[in-house]
Amino acid sequence: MAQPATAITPTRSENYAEWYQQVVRAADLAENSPVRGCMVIKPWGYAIWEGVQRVLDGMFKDTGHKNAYFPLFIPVSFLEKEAAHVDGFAKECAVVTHHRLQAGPDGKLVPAGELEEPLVVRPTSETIIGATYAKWVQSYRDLPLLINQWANVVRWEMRTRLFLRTAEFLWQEGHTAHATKEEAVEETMKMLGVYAAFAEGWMAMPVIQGRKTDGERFPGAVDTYCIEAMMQDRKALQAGTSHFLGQNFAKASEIQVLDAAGARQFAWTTSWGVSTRLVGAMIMTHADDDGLVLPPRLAPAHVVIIPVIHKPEDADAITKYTQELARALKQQSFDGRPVQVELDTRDMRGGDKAWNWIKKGVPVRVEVGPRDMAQDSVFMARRDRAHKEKVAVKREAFVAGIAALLQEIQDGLFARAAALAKEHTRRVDSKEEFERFFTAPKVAENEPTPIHGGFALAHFCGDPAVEASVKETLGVTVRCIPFDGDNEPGKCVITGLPSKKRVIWAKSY
RNA sequence: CGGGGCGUAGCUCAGCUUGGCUAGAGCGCCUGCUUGGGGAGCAGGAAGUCGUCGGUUCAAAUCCGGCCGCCCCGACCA
Repeated sequence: MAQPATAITPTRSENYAEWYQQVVRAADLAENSPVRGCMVIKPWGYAIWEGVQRVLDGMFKDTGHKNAYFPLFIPVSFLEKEAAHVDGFAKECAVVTHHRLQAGPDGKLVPAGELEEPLVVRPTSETIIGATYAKWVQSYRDLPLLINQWANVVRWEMRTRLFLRTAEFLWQEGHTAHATKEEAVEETMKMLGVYAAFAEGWMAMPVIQGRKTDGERFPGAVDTYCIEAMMQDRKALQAGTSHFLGQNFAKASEIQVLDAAGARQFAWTTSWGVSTRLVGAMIMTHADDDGLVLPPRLAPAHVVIIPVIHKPEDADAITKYTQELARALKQQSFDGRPVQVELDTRDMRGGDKAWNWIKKGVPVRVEVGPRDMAQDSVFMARRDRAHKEKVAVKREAFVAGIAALLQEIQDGLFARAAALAKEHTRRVDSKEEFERFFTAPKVAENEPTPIHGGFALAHFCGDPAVEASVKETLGVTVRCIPFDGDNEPGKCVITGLPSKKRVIWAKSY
């Protein structure tokens, strides 16, 4: 049967949203579950998440944090303690009201044993961790408390998309308590920096660090900081957040210590998190019309070896040759770990196998047949280049150069993503230009909206009502007030009122 | 929660308007042969209580009603 020109249909330019779903499916990352809004993360997708966990966990430990675990269930009364927090999360909480099932009249199971106080399935853990911290600290000498937990959380979303927004998702949430405001602010910034380093260094995803506007701030936080990345459809994706919570939660949960002078003081707290959404971010940053493209530092497999065996009499020799190749590659190290090798001996046609791994995004693919073996070489293709572009490489040189090659691919992916972001980030100084920038070309009613827009660097007066109205009319919000960039004052692109600094406007996920 | 659409084989769907043989196709799956540096060809095969409950009828995938579920567009969101 004739195959389409690309492994994924539709392509990014034809229908970006549908393309995304097809990539997730083709790479076998995840699928929808019997439970509405929840996903099943399949082994290949989970392996990517494990890579994220491995690296970040190491970074958290290096910055002095310890892991712990807090309950999935949170008493409703805990959530009520912080007013802004309630407003932010109440409408998307799953609530547990019963603790038992019993047979109903028609044989079906019905809830019984109503709880005196309903429990919510954690949408985030500030309140329950705050209540625990209150017991743990008495003296300023007990601070700082630097804890992280890897967990699942539930936010009852109406519309979901695999990895990007699901009712249940996996994440880590760091929760720290400090004796002084300065220390807590420093922690908030430090962890934002960790996220930025991870996003850029491992995911090969350029990010902008900045502060959220009042309208976009985490419910209950004093300040929310974030890393924002541009996806290939030029929409922004918030890839990580770090919150300076001030004393809001300390007051709500009574996290108090005696200071050196013997006076009672509320602690200063922070929280910070990234989620399985990062997998979606990685897809939308690097994947192409043939499927997933993995940055080597997070790829579950770096190299896949596909033996090409046509005649049975070649089988033994090629099997031995590829096994030996796999062993030699595994002895090489990349990024401080052994090179991860997949030897694909499945009983499948060669073409099917090759496309299988292309769609899964493995950085380097080698085919080894009798001809290669005879020349003591391998036939190599890299995922960041066209799939037809294959070259014969001497085996020894290939093995010796694998780490450098993987690093080159890693760097190339970052450069490509950075170039895209740069190309579609522009200064906008008039309302007309602003509207033009964010208005999609007209298409027929059932057609998907063409890719357009990007990041607009424009002045903003800071009025939340203005931001809300822009969101209403154009679907555009302030993604962040970036740390970088010049500080020349100007006039708000919408109202003309004075503005201290340009902010980043964009459509977002 | 508002507006629209859809539930038929593992997947994508046709059939329904105008009720009637044993409910179909493509892909996938299994077997065999032919192929063989790219997602193959031929032949054969397995696989569906037509979402569910009820109604109309001699007869329901098809008509009517309730329920359940899913998708898309809004509102909300990491």
